[in-house]
Amino acid sequence: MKPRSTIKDVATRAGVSIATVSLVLKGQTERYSEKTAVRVQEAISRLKYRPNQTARNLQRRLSRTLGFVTHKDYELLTRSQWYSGVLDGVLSLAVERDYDIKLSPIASDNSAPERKLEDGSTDGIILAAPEENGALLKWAREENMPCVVVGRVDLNDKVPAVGIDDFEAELAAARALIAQGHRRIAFLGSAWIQWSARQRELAYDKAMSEAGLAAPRELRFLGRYHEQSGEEAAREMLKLSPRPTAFLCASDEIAIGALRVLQQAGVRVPQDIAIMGFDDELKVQLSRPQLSSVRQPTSELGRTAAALLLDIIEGRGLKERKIILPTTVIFRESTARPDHSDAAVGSM
Amino acid sequence: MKPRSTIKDVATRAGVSIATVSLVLKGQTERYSEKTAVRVQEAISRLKYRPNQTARNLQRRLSRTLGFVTHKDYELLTRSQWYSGVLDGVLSLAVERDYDIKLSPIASDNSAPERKLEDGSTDGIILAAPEENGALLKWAREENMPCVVVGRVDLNDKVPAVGIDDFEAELAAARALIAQGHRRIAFLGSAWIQWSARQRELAYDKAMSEAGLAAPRELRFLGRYHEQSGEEAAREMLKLSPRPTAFLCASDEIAIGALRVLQQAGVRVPQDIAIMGFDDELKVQLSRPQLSSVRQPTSELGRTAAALLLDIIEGRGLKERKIILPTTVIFRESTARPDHSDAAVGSM
DNA sequence: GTTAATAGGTTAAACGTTTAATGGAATGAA
DNA sequence: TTCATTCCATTAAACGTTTAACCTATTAAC
Repeated sequence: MKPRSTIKDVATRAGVSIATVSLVLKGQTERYSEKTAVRVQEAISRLKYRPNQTARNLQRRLSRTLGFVTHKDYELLTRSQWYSGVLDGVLSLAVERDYDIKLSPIASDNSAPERKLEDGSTDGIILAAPEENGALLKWAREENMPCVVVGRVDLNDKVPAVGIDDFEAELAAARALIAQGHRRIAFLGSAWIQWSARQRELAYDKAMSEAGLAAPRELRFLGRYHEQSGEEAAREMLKLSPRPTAFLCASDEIAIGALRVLQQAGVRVPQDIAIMGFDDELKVQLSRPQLSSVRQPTSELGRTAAALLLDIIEGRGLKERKIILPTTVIFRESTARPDHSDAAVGSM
Repeated sequence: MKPRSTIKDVATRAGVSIATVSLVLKGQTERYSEKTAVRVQEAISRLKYRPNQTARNLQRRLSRTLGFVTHKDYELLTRSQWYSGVLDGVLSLAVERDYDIKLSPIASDNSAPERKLEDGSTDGIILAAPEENGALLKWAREENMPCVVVGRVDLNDKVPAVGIDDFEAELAAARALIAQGHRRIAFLGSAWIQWSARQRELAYDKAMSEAGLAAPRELRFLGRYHEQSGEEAAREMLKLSPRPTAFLCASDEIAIGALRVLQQAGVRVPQDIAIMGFDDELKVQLSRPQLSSVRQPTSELGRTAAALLLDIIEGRGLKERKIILPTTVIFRESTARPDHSDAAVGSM
C-alpha cells in the first residue's frame, strides 16, 4: 500500500504553495485565479489526492462525528429493536447533516469512561439507556462534553435528555387492564438497573393503589428485560393461588417469554391470563396471539436526541433540555379491547 | 466549555518536557525515574488530562477504527435483521480487539466514495452487501485501502469477501420443494441489484432444469427485497392458471408480503401454496404459519469479515481471501417436511 | 584518573492540515 | 510620477501528539 499523497505533493506538482491548494479546496474563489485553480485540480486528480480528515480534525479541533454509546453487550443491536431503532434515527439525522457515527460499546462497569469518550474523536455523545448508578451517567453530569441521554428522562437531572414518559406510559397500560376488570394483576419487571425499570414499576404501584387494589410482593417479579426472565417470572406466577388474571410486563421480551410458558402450561391468553407488553417490538406483533403493548417511537427518539446534540455542538443553545415523546397503548389479542372501543389509546 | 488540557500543560505542571510525559504515558519505565513518574501522574489527574486521539492518530498514521459502509438508506438497521446481525458480529470482534466502528451510510449513486472512505479516519472498511454495479465495489477493487466485502462472495473477484454461497443455499431450498412433489414453482426474487439476487435466481433455474421442470417467464417475479414487492408478486401469481403450488422467495420480506396476500385471498398455506423464505429473520419464525426459510449466520458473517479485515490491517496476510459460511434450510409450517424427516437440512 | 556504560532526561522534527498575517505585482486614480 | 487599491499568492505558526537522536551526570570498570 503506497503512501497516500498529501497536500504537499499536490502543491509541488501544481507549482504553488500548500496554502493555495488549501484555499482552492475550500473554494475561496477571491483568493486565487482561475488558472491556478485548474492546475491545482489537475494535480489533485493526477495524484488521487484525498484530504486527510485526521489532520483536518486536529487543526479544526472538531471531528464531525457523533458517538453512540451503548453497553459493551454487543448483541444489543439484534436482540433489542429499541437500540437499532434509536440508532436508525440518529443515523438519519447524521446523514442529513453530514456527520458520521462512531459506535462505542462501553462496559457498564467501566469506571473511567472519559478515556474513551473525551479523546477528541467525537464532537458529542449520545448515551443510550445508561444504567442508573453507572459511571457513564455520572460522567455525563460533569458536562465536559456535549452529551445527550436517550431513553431516560429524569426531570431532576440536568443532563439533556430525550425519551418517553415511562411512568405515564406504563400507568396508561396498567389502568387499561384495570378498566377491563382485572383485579389481580402481576407485574413482570426488571431490577432497577435502568431508569425505565423503576418508572414502570412505580406506575404499577400507582395504578394499583389508586384503584384500591393490592399489589403484594408475590405479585411482582423483578428480573431483566429478556425472555428468559419472562419465563422465570411466569413460572413463579403460575404457582400462586389464586393466580393473577393479567401480566403487566415491563418489556416485550419479558412478555414473550411469559407467553411461551403460559402456552406450554395450557393457560389460555387472554381468557385465563391477559398479557400487556412494552415497546411494541416486531415479535409481539407477529406472535400468536398478538400481544398488546406500549409503543414508543424509537426512531424519532434517536433523531430527536441527535438534533438536540447538534444544537449543543453547533452552539445554538437549547430551547428545552428535556424532550418527551408520546407513547401509545396498542391493544391486540392478548388483552381485551378497551371499553371505549377504539383500538389505541394515547398517553401523554 | 473550557479548553482541554494538553500534554504541554501536564509537562509544565510536572516540570518536565512533553517527551517525558509521553514516555510515562507509554510506560517506558527504563526511560524515566520513579519520582518523575509520580509527578507526571499527579499532574495528569490534577489537570484531568486525556490524550487527544486525533493528534495520536495523525502521528501514528492509523486510527484504530473500522468503517462499516451501508447504503444511505438509514432504515436498513431496523428493517433488515441481516444488517444488524452483521453489525453485531463486527462489533463483537471490534470490542475485543479495542477497535471502534464508524458507520458510513453512503448513497448508492455516490460516484466518488473515496472522498468519504479514504480520509484517514478508518484503518479499513467493511462493505455490507454492496450493489453489483455501484461505485463502491469498483472502488474496493482498486485496493487503495484494506477492505472486506460481506454478503457477496464472487470467486472471480479479487476483493476479500465473506458470505454464504447464495447459489447453493437457494439450490438446496429449491430442491427441497421439488422433492416434496412440487412441479409448478414460482420464484419471487429481486432485480439483479445485489449479487445475492442473481445467485438465488440462477439457483432456481438450475433446480428446475435439472428436475426437467419448466420455469417460464410468468413464474418469476423480480422486484426488491421487501414486503411490498412480495405482495405484488403474489397478486401476479394468483392470476395464473394453473396456479403455482409453491413460492420460492429470495427473502423473508418477500415471503411475508406474499403470505399476507395469500391469506387475504383465502389461499391455504401450505396446502394450496407452500412458501419458502430466505434469511430466517424473526418475522418468519413468529408468523402464522411459521415460514420455512434459509438461515444464514449473520453475526458470524460480520465477525469473520472483521477478523479478515484486521488480518489485512495488521499485516498478517490472508490465508484465504474468500470465506463461505454454511447455511441451513429450516423447515417449518409453510412447507411440508422433507422426506428424510429431519427438520433441517444443511447446505454447503 | 581515565574511559565506558548507564540512567534519566531533553530537543526538535514530523504527522497533514488551516489560516492569520504579509508581500508584491499590476492596475487605476490623482 | 506617486500613491492607493485590488488581486493573487506565500510564509509561518498552530493543532497535540510521538520518537529518533542527542545530551549530561553518575556510576562502574580498569
